[in-house]
Amino acid sequence: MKKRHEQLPEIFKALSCKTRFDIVVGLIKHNECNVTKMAENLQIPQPNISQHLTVLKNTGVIEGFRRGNQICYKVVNKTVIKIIEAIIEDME
Amino acid sequence: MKKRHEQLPEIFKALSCKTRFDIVVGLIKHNECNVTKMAENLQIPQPNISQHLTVLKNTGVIEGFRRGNQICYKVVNKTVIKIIEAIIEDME
DNA sequence: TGCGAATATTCATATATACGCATATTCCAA
DNA sequence: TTGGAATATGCGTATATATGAATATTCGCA
Repeated sequence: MKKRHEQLPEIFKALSCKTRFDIVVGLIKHNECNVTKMAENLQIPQPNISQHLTVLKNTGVIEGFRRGNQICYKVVNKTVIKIIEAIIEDME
Repeated sequence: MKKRHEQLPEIFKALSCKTRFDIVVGLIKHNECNVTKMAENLQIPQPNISQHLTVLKNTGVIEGFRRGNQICYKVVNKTVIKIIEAIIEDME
């Protein structure tokens, strides 16, 4: 199995795109969110959001679960949470 | 001027390449290092290291200063230090 | 001053990926 | 069971970038 620190560049790559970064920060701030709401909040086409969610899911950053009509995503990667929370205080 | 959190994806991109990640972690662990030694330690061609150092320098992650015969680099970006130190404890 | 070590630059190439757009799929509710 | 909302997928394109190789530049020191 892969050592955790070997996965780090992968995590950073996942966060290196502004759109994905915004998605992740939003998810951490609001705990969870569905796709349509993200697309509205970030003013980005839904298919585009969906593709980024796939990337984040494949990297193990987020996980999705169905909530009635929609699918909610949530950040599950401890390292990512640690990183974002370490720097989030610098962001107004 | 650019708000700090707008620079974050840029920083993540700088760290998203394994070679650069290793360079930065090494610099933080050893405080500073010259180019040839980095190339030897990481077993990577010197020109390649040099290019990555340029990227890190342009992103504001590191700074270099001459020390006699050689040029020493050092991580200067507070956010990067914060991030790496937040996760470095997970790395044996 | 000129040699040699240390570092940087240039160039070509292969690869990845962000985005827009069109469309397909899934599934709840009536 | 069917219509529609929510989400996902496929495709084309423009762009970025990691790497290797060759070479250029810089600068300390004999």
